[in-house]
Amino acid sequence: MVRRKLNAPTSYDVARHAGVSQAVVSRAFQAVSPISPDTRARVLASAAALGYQPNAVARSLITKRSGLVGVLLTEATQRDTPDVLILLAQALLEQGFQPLLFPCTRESDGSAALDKALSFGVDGVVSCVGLARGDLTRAHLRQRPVVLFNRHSDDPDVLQVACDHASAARLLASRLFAAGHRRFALVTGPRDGPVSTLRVDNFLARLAELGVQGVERYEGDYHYESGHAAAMHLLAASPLRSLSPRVEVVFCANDAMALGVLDAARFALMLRVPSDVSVVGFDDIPAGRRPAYLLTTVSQPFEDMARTAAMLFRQQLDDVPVASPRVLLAGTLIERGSAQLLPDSGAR
Amino acid sequence: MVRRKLNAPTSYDVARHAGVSQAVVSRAFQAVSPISPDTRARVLASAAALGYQPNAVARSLITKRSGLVGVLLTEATQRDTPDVLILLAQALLEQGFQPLLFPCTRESDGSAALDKALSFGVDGVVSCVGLARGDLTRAHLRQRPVVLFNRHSDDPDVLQVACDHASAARLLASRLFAAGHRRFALVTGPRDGPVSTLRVDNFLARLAELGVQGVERYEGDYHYESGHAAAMHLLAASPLRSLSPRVEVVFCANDAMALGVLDAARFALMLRVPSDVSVVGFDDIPAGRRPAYLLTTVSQPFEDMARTAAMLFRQQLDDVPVASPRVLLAGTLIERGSAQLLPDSGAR
DNA sequence: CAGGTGATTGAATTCGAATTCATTGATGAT
DNA sequence: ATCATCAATGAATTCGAATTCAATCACCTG
Repeated sequence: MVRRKLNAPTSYDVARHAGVSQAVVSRAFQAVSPISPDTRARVLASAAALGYQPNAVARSLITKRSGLVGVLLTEATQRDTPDVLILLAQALLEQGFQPLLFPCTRESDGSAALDKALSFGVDGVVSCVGLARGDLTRAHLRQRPVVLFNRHSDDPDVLQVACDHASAARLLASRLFAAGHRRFALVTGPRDGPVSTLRVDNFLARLAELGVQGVERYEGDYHYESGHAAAMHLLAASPLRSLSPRVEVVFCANDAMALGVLDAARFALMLRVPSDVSVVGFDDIPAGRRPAYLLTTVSQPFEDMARTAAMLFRQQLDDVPVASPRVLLAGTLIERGSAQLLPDSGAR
Repeated sequence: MVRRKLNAPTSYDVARHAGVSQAVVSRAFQAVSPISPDTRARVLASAAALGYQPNAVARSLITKRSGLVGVLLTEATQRDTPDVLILLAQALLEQGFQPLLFPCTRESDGSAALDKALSFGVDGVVSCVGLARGDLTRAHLRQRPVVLFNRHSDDPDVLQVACDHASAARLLASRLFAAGHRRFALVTGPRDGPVSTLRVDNFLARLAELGVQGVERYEGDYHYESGHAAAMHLLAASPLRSLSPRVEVVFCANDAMALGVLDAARFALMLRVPSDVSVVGFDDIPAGRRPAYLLTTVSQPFEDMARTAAMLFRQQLDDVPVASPRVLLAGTLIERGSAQLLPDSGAR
């Protein structure tokens, strides 16, 4: 038996089968539309019999809505915070959007990815990579909302959802200072990393307010290995280094590096944590929760952030006025065993 | 100044600007097409001037090719092996496809997700969730290739790429046996988990061949906590248990549970690893690589698998005959410190 | 220089569903 | 019974790019 129709059935096929016009078939699939209940029932029955589903491509050509949302992200996002993508995807799905992925190799690929997304007819974009002002206006001209996720823009028209890295970093600094620590070291992300900068600069700023100077920095790359290397550099008892008092706290711009620092401290340098040195990270990755690490860190409220991003997107697309285009959600300080902390008594 | 044109420029706009017909604009954007070099240059210049990009939606309506590939996956995939998605996405991208995400809550949602994907006009699907035979034929009737990723189907027409879990599990069993171990315990995934079954059954089968009987099983859920619980159950020195010789090896269906077992053994039960008990996992998650764990495990060749999947997909879509529809790629046994192993001398 | 060849071009059609607009039929008011 | 009103329907058009097919033109060949 030869299967003749390789193509999916169209609305015309259903129309013929149900004895109505194509227009009626189209109407049967809309929530509100001028069609009698029993005609609709008959059409839907025919559709089911033929295995018909409206062709989303044809539909979006005329409605200018595809139900697609471009999700721009870098490998780094996916590697360091793998939860983000799946939570974003689910949140978008709940709002009725299908996430179309645009992996970017570098942070600077965002612009090209945005254009590509636009050409695919996305209804808008949620971006975990930074975008230039020009990109944003380009999207807005076509009425395509953009939501920046953990990325900042000074354009007041752009929706932004982010973890309040700044406050969390400041709090961490305060609490560590309150515990009596005075010798701090930093392991940063790559220069110009937008998130690393927020965390590091605010940590430093708060320390400066508290009168702490001379904080050593080591530039890492967000990977475990660079944390390990950083610790060997910052904590090793080199002859030169032994003149100055030893570092008491290592603040890392993310957890992966913090684990590297922890392991180097314990296994290579034979230091005890936290009695010899306190280590704190940022992100709350699963490994840090294990008894083997018990890393003190800051957890980003990704689920809230994702849901908020999807909701903002929906509202913007539906022209619902949004309360605030810029939403900062507080991170949670997770106190485990890797650092000596005291409650913050200092102001701000 | 009022911006009048909110819509993206169309091929007609470019045609007018360049003084040619719409057909010529279309041709200018195809690799091979009857058009003179300088006309093409002129058209492309106009396009650039207007910021025109071909509308992928309209294009795919007529060409029946969207450049979209549906990627079906479960939360579990994303949680346990976060690399998979980004590697798949990149591999697809290299083949010129844009990954459209279909997160499934349960393994059984695959069918619905497939239909949704088809209605979005995907060129095909790469599925990390199991699909029923009916689903697959439905896709094939529309000439939409399906590649199963780490999932099995007995349909010989379906492309499949998977890690050779079976062989790896057997090898692990052989090597552990060769080291002199005779008392084994298992921590499995949820009943009927397609991957867990492959790993567990083959591990057991090899042990049975070697004459090992009476292997205790504990059903976990792939999470760290269930590994921890499993260890407390399997390894605790209960009065009842102390009559039988102690378990020497715990084989876990994935790494997350293996880490739970490790931590429970070391921190709760005060056992030494690997001298008191050997622990092996499966997946090679980053945490297992750290000095704090040094988990012996099997690494899946995800990069190869992803690339192979994307290539098979491309070939199938282009009607290039594929060498073999079913590709099994060998996992790599990663020997770290958590298990006593010896080279396998036994056959097979 | 007529007829042929091949390369470019443009007009018209196509894809599939949504939508506009005119039409039909039924219902209600007077 | 007559006209207005409203609900339901269908014919025709639309979205934007690709493609078919016929037309045009330059360039050869004999």
